[in-house]
Amino acid sequence: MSMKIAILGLLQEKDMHPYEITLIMKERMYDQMMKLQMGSLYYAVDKLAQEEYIEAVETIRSNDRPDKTIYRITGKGKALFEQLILQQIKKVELVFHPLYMALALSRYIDQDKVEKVLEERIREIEHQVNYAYQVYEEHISVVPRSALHLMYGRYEHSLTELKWLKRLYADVTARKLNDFGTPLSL
Amino acid sequence: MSMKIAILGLLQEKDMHPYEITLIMKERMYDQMMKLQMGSLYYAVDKLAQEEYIEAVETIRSNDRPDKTIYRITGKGKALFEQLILQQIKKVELVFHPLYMALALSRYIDQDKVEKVLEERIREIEHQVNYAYQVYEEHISVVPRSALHLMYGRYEHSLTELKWLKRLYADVTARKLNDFGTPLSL
DNA sequence: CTTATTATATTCAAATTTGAATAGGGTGGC
DNA sequence: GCCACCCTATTCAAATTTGAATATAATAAG
Repeated sequence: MSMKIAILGLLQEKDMHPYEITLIMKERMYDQMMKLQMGSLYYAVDKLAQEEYIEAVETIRSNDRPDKTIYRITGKGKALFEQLILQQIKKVELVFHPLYMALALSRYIDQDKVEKVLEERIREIEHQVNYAYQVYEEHISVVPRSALHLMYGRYEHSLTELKWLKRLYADVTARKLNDFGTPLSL
Repeated sequence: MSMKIAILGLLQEKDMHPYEITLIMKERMYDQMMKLQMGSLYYAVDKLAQEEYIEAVETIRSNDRPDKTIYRITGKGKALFEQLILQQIKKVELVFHPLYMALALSRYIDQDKVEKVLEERIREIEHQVNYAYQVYEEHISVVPRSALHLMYGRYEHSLTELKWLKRLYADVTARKLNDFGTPLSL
């Protein structure tokens, strides 16, 4: 879904070939917010082309590079784009990473080991938090506000996660994960 | 991955058939933290059985119900479980929902429409935030702390999202998503 | 009393994602 | 000057996920 939205969005700026789309997505750090896999991108492009949301404009042949097929968005494609965006905003999805599941079930295994990897993980997230904030600051005068929101959101979410992990870590070291009846210390 | 972790975790409590696993997952609200699809569950069970991380204990036949195959975790399976948990804690994945991508690209479409669906969405998330807090409070004396952390984490994450959406909404109403050069008002 | 929904348990085809293979040219380091 | 890795651009098989179909009984709703 995000893949289709990204493709249709970028093709509204200019006609492109799939590989070029990936380059721009990386440039704008879309790859930080969604899974960008070449296979899926080409699949989505084919799908969109089949149903005429986009169409091939020309194919550039070259003897030392693979052919490039340049696509353009159609009127039908623009309509789909709007529909997908609105639909995506409406739809309430529960997004929770696998990490949360893993930690919920970690009480079945050796707590010393959990403690150790959790420490490493916390250190990593601390870096992520700092990095995300830095990215935000550095882009203030460089990108439109829509992109700024994205960057600041990234920062806030990692901060939330960090706080959560630290609280959990305190309970792991105290071997309290299996305790009952007391509220968390917040 | 989460699917496998959940299966191996639950089979450590007792031998079960796949359908029973889904019931327990719902009871414990694991289905709020991961995607629980029957097809994927059965696929994962088959996969684990093929590689001998779990094994069939018995098959209960009945003439008015489909056969049930009850599985048990093996020693190899317990080792895998520990490994998967630790691996999952270590692995840093960027998890960002499609909503963020959609909103980042929403500047290409009619802002009146975006404004409208965004309002609805904000109202929904407000409910989610309240609900999540309530779930946390009501479970304080009912579940182990590992589960409490999960519930409080859910609350904090939705709160973070709500704040983010409200900030974005302010920019949408002010038609500022395409502006450059000024930091967000935080 | 009849119709609709929910619970039981699993299977399957179709859609999608993943991860690697391809293959030649450029670039940086030692 | 050579080796290793990165860039360009796409394709493909294999793994996985999705969503619906199956079939019957029990419960609920009207």
